[in-house]
Amino acid sequence: MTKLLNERLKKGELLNVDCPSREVLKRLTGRWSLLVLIALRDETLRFSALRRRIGGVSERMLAQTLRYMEEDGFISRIAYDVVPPHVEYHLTPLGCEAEERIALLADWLENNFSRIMEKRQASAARPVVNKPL
Amino acid sequence: MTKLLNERLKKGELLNVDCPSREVLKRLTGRWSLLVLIALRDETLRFSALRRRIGGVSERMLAQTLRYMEEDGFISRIAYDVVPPHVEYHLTPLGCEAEERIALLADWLENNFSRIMEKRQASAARPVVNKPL
DNA sequence: CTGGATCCCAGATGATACTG
DNA sequence: CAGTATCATCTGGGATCCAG
Repeated sequence: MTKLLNERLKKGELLNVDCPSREVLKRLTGRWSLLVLIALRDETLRFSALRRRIGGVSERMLAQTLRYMEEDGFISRIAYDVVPPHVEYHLTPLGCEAEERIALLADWLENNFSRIMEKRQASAARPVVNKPL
Repeated sequence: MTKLLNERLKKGELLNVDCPSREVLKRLTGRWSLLVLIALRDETLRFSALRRRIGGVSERMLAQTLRYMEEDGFISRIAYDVVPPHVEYHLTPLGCEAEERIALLADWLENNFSRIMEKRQASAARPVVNKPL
């Protein structure tokens, strides 16, 4: 009963303008955050390795993304005090849980990519829906 | 065997710079696309109803998002030829499948929101990690 | 009512150079 | 190596006006 009620309430929260979850969602589904989660799936990586792994990300963006994700508790950062610097990143339990959900979406997307592209090309074929009397 | 191999291959695709799925993912996880999917979960809505449902979205963004999502085959648009105009939107089977994955992520997020916020505030408390000799 | 067209700004992102 | 700082750019997104 209470659970059902909660689900009803929760369902609408994200649709609410001032739902605080929106901001977190934004960080979670940001262009690079998604890829960081996937890249770190059961793996610990250093900054540069992570950067090589995630094609196209700049140093700046990766650093910023990692900072945000650490702030939110999705990843853990370990800096060894040596020279040259050695820093490792890995998913926290929270990050793992998030990654599972992200992975479901990502896997589905890659498996159904062709369906989407077919649809899109079909749409492109008939750019305007002119209704000639 | 082949399946395992495929999973290996697929796992890396999104991490590849020129993976075409990235663009679709971008549309799928865009600020408003997510909310449109959730709002249309087992429901058919008109433009203005949808707009009221999704707090904070502008006409422009909603229209644009809906166009993209129809292009990709996630939603279906039915325009009745009457005046004033009457247009309805609902999820396609493809859209439903996507929505399921999105919903999993969204529900998890709302359920674990407090965990994240605690972490974030803890991080804010110690802005810089100065290591005093 | 359902958008399209335009203008404009803030924030996201990239490129490059620099530092401990 | 692992970033930060700076500057330039590009894009998302809001506001507004207009039309079928």
